[in-house]
Amino acid sequence: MTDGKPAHFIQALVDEHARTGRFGGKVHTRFPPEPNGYLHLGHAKSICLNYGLAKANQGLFNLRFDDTNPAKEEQEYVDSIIADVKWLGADFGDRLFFASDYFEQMYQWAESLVKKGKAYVDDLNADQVREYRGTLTQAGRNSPFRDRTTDENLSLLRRMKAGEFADGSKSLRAKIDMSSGNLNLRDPVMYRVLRATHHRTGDAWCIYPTYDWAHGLEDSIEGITHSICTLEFENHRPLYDWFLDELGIHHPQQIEFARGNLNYTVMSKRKLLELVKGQHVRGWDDPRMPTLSAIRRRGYTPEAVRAFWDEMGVTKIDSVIDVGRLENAVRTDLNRTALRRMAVLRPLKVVIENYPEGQEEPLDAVNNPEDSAAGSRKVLFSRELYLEREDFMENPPKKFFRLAPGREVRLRYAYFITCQSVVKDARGEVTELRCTYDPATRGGDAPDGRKPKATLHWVSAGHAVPAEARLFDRLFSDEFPEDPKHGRDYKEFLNKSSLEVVTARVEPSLATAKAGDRFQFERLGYFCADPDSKPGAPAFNRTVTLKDTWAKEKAKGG
RNA sequence: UGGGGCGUCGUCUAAUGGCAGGACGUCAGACUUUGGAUCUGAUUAUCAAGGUUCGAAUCCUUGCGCCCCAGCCA
Repeated sequence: MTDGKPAHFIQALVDEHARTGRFGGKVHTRFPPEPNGYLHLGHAKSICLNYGLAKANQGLFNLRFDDTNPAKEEQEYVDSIIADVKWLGADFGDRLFFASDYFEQMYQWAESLVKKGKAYVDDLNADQVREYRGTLTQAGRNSPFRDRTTDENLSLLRRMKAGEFADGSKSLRAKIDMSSGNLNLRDPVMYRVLRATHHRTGDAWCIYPTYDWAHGLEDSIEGITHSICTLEFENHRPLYDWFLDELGIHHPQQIEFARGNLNYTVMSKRKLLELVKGQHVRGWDDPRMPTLSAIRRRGYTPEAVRAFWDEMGVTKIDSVIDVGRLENAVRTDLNRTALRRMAVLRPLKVVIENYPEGQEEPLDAVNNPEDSAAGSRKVLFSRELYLEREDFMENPPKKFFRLAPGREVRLRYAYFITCQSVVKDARGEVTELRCTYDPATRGGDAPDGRKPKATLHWVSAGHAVPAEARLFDRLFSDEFPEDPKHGRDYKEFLNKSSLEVVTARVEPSLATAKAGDRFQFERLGYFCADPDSKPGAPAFNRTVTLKDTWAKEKAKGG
C-alpha cells in the first residue's frame, strides 16, 4: 500500500472495509501482549503489522496488556514490553491500556449473560470438566449443574466473586453447545476462582476472566476495528463472535495470520523462560536470544527489524524463515550507517624492520565509504603492528590472497608491506612476522601502479586498546530444534560454541565507545558496544559478520 | 476418525481466469584501498489426478500432505 509492494491479504481486507464503509472507514488496531515474558521477533512481526496498518490507513494503534492471569504475570515484563514496543518505533501515544482495568465491566457483562440464561455456575472441578468435554471425535455431555435457575446462578456468581468458594471449586461457564465440533464452543469457562495477587489490582479480585471470555471484550471496549491475531485463534473466532453478539456490543473483525518462525532458534515464551531460568543463556537480553531486548543489545536496529518483517510479508501459510534473511536485513541497514573502524580480533605481532623506531604517523581513513558525510579520521601507523592472525598463512593454498612469506599486501590506508621472515616459538607456532614496507606507497597507492591482491586491516601495537569482543554463533546447532521428529528435547541442540570471547585490539578512539554505539570493524563484521563497557575497557558484541567470500571458498575446499 | 486452516523456486512471497514475477540464497562475471558494498548475467517452483474453459496456480471434483483444537494458559 505504502510502497510499490502489493497489498497483503489483511490490507486488502481493510481496503474492502474502506470501500464498503464498514467501521465508518476507521482503522484501529492493537498489540495485546500478556506480560509473562519478554517480547521476541515473532511479536515484532505482530507489532509491525498492527502498527503499520494503523499508520498506513490513518488509524490508531493501542498497546494493551492482556493481564488476566496473575499467576504468571509480573511488572518486570510490563516494563520490558513497553520499552521494546517503543524501541521498535510503534507509537501508541497515550493509548496504553490494561485488561485489568476492564475487570468490573467484564463482570457486569458476565452477570448480564447469566440473566439471559446464557451462562451458568458449574460445580465441576477441572478434571471433571475435561471428562464431560468429550473428545475430538465424541460429543461432550452437559454438566449436571447446567440447568440451574437464573437466580441461583446469579447468587452463586456473586458469592464466587465475594470469595466464598475455594480455588478451582466453581467456575462460570457459557451455555453454548456441548456437542459442537469446535471444542471451544463446548461451554467454555469464563471465570475461574483464583486467589493470586495481581500485579495491578492486588487482591481486589479472587475470580479472574479467562482469555477466551476477556479478549474479545477488551477489543470491543477499545473500539478496535481489526483484531489481528495468529492462526491458532481461528478456532476461537466463533466463540468471540458469540459473546459479542449475545452482549450486543461493538464487534471488531478478527483476522488471523501465520506467525513468523525462524530456523536455528526457538520462539515461544515458555521455552525462552526455560533457557533463562536454566541459565543456558545469561538472561532475557543475552545477545544470542531472539528476544527484542537481546537483539537490541546485540546491535540490531529497529529499522532493520521493521525492514525484515516488511520484506517477509503477511500470509496464512505456515513457514520458517531462514535466519539469513534477518542477517541480511541488518547488514543492509548497518552498511549504510555504521562507522568503519579497524580492530584485530586475534592479534599477530608484525614488526616493520625498515620503519624507524619510535616514529608514528597519522594516516587518513574514511569513516564510511557509503556516506561521505561521515567524514574521515586519522589512524596511527608505527613500527609494530597487529594483524589478524588468519590473514597470514605460511603455506597459502591457491586462492588465499593474503599475507604469506615473500608476499606483498596493502595495509588499509597505510603502506604496502612484504613479509620477510617468520618468528616461531618452541612449539613451532608463529609468534611474529618481520616485514618491510615501501615508503612510496603511503596511503595505499603505488607510484608504479602495482596492485596487491589483498588489503588487510591492522592496528598499531603501541596505540591500540584491548577490548573484549563477544563473537556469537547461532544458539542451536539444529535448524529445527523443536521438531518433534527428533524425539529429543530442544535443549539438546543448544550450540555449545555459540559464544566465543576474545581480547581484541582496537583503534584508540574505540576506548570510549558508549553502550549501543555501532561500528563496522573492517573486514570482520558489525559490532555494538555492550553496556558492560567501561571507559578504557570497552566490550563489543558482534552483531553479524560481513559476507565472507573466503570462508565460503575455504568451506568448499573441505 | 470431529471441527478449523494451509499447500507456488532452496527460503520468503507476487500473480484471483490471460506471458508464473520479485526478494534472499546459490553459481558465473565486472568493479573494488574492506575477499565488504555496488553492478551484470544465470539458476530453480504452481502437492497429485481428473473436470470446466479458447485459456487454470487461480474455478469444480476426488485424493494426498502439513498445521491448529480435547488448560479453570494466552
